Amino acid sequence: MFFEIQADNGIPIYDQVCRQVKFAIARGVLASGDRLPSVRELSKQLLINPNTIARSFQALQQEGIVEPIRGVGFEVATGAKQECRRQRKEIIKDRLSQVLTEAAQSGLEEQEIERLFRQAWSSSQRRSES
Amino acid sequence: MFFEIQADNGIPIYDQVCRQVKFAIARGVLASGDRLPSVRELSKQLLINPNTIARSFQALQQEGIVEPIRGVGFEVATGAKQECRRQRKEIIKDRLSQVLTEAAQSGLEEQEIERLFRQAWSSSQRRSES
Amino acid sequence: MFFEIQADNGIPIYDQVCRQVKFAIARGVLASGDRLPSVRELSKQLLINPNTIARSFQALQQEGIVEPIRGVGFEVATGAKQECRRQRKEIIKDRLSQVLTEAAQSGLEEQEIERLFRQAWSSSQRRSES
Amino acid sequence: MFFEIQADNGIPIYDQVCRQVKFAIARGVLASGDRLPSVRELSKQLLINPNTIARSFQALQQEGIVEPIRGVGFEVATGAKQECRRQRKEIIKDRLSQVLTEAAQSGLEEQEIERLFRQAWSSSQRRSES
DNA sequence: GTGGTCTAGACCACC
DNA sequence: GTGGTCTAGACCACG
Repeated sequence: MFFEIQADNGIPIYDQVCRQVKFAIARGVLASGDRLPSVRELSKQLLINPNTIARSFQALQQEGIVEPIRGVGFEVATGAKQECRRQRKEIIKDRLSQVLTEAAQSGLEEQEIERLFRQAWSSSQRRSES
Repeated sequence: MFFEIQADNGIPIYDQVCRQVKFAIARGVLASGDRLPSVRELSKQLLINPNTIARSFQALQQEGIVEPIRGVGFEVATGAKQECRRQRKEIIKDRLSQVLTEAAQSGLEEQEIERLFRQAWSSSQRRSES
Repeated sequence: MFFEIQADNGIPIYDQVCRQVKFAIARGVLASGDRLPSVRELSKQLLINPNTIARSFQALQQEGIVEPIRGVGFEVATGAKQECRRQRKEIIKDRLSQVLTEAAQSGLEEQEIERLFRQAWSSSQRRSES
Repeated sequence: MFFEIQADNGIPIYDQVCRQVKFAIARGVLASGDRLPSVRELSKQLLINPNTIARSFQALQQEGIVEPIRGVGFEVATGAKQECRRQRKEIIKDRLSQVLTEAAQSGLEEQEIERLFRQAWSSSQRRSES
């Protein structure tokens, strides 16, 4: 399982971790009952402070996406997949809406935005395939 | 001149104000030599603390986009339009790249992302026309 | 406004702070729109780390009891009083139920428990009056 | 012998086990010289990790309530009953005092607290009879 | 001044 | 080993 955190893109790290977990569940990489990587392990892997990871997991817990097991770790709650798929769509839609609103305000022509979209899409594809 | 600030989209307000000014210049709404609205006026209009607006203007000044006129206010610097058009493209491209990277990581299918793009685009068009 | 935190009674400090705020709202000491003491101020007053207070306030925020105002502080949300009165009853009921369940299991006679109850009640009254 | 553990009421599980043993001795269900259930058996019955049970028994041993019999298990020490009866009263009194202090702080009226007490008491009676 | 985020490191309860 | 809580102290955005 690979999470990727972008150092400073304006989105808090703990929030990015939450999203990455949700995405992993939505994609089926993590299924209900699966164990999440431990707080300490993930913090080592991502070079992030354990407290920050713990905060992410607690947020996920409050959303009912994961459940803590005493002395064991966190596991994916039942029914999490459906919720995560829903949220995934919501998240991406909101983000797209945000940036496109900005693009529209900027006065760039539709054609130009379309071109930038294609460009950005293919480059992000290349990046995620590597 | 109408700026629109998105309450809490992760981008600092002073930064959003900077962008909106640059966009206005890029679109030709503000031309070289034009006066910017006063800090006080803009803060009223956008319901933002005057300090935040002032900070935005200082940032723009440091970039050479606007120039302070003693006792009068700020006006658009000569040659600002070209610079703003360049930055506009850069800003939108970066933002698109960021969100599409996230979309690719999320595992959403290209088709679905395309659909969300169309949806978000038309809704943001509607919003900016109103 | 006076909050009282008991060093180690098994209930986490951040949870005690949440309860005290809810109780204050339930009692009408804090009304909708009132400002909460600032994180730093309260942390000084209670000799508790600011992060711990912040955690409490964020939890209250998620429950919709308080709302953060940028650069200003937290204020009591509208409709918080009703919710807090409800929760207050719930909290005390649960706590009583917990201890009485334990008392019942202990095999103490009802008479004796009643006696201990009276005793504890009057002493806690004395304490809270002082 | 039936112990009941409350999942997460803030009291550590090992502590709850200690109390339940003490209560059983106080009530005479376990008399001096009686064998305690084995760690393994009790852990199965209560669905608790054996280590946690073992820790409880060690604590009881240190208090002189039980004594280890090599190759056999633990048995109730002589004179344990008196000590347990004393502690039982102390424990319940402290717990009542704690919750009533909180109740007093909450601003609930005496009448209401009395009502909640009756309610909680009868429900806990019902539970322990079943 | 305010809250928001993050790091570092500690101790506890539990498996 | 696991998560849960807490402290200490830092920097940022905002008013």
